[in-house]
Amino acid sequence: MNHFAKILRENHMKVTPQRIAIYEVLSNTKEHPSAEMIYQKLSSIYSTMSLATVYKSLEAFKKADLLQELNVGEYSFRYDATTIPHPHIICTKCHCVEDLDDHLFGDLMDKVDSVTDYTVEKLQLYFYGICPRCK
Amino acid sequence: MNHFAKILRENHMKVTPQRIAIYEVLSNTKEHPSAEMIYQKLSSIYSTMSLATVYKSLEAFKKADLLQELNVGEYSFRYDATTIPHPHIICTKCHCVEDLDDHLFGDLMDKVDSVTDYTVEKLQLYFYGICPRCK
DNA sequence: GTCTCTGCAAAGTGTTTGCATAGGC
DNA sequence: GCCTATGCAAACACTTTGCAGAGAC
Repeated sequence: MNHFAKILRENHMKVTPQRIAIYEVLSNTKEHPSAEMIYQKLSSIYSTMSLATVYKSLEAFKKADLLQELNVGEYSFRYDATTIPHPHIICTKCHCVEDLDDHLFGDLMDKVDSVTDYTVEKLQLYFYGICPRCK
Repeated sequence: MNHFAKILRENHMKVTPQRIAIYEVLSNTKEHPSAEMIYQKLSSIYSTMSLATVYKSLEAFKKADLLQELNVGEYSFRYDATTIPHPHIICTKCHCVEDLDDHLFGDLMDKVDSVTDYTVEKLQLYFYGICPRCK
């Protein structure tokens, strides 16, 4: 993707095949993969891909604001190529992570900003339940 | 606390000095400590206290619904003796974690429940910003 | 006396780091 | 050619597990 390469270059970061592959996996899935999941997908195609490179690339992308990191309550982080904050719902049985429509929650950040003495920068909303497939 | 001992016994769990001490630390603080922080506080008083015991006790308390586990985006978990879901705000500079009043967000769970095919069980709301002390 | 809990050490899991080589620009 | 990225291995941080002895009931 051109946009992706452009942002990397603007941040003085090199456009490598590994980074392109990692970003492509992330932006072509809705499953909010962990670093390990991305690595598993790529290592079958890309036999020399290393897990350290996945971590280093994800870290670089985070700094360049190309992804957001999610803490859904597992031991590991998950990643989302959509950088706009939006709520997620997590199945407590199969541990799948899905996006929720944002419009229900519109002004929560402003609300919190006006009620506290914090300068609110971002938010994370996580809902937990049983997904339709696990019922 | 009597309530605490009663719940442990109802779950066929033994009431030990270590568990009492851990629960007391947790219920007398607002700082939402990690296992390590609890251990640090107790090891100065209780020279034989082990970190494994802290972890095992927290796990037991979680099962007995005596605490909730928070994943604020750090590598480690934090714990809260208040088991009713309520929003938290985290300072991105000093990493302190504070409670937010719940009434602003009243019916979010019902909203999500009616919009999705999930059976929604719980939620976690995390806000991030700069706290008044760090400004 | 039974059965769970403690505390130590070792293992496990997810992530980060150091460094020599490869490769983008 | 310069300078960052890769990939390996080793280190690291947090958490879990196994097991023998201690302690709650």
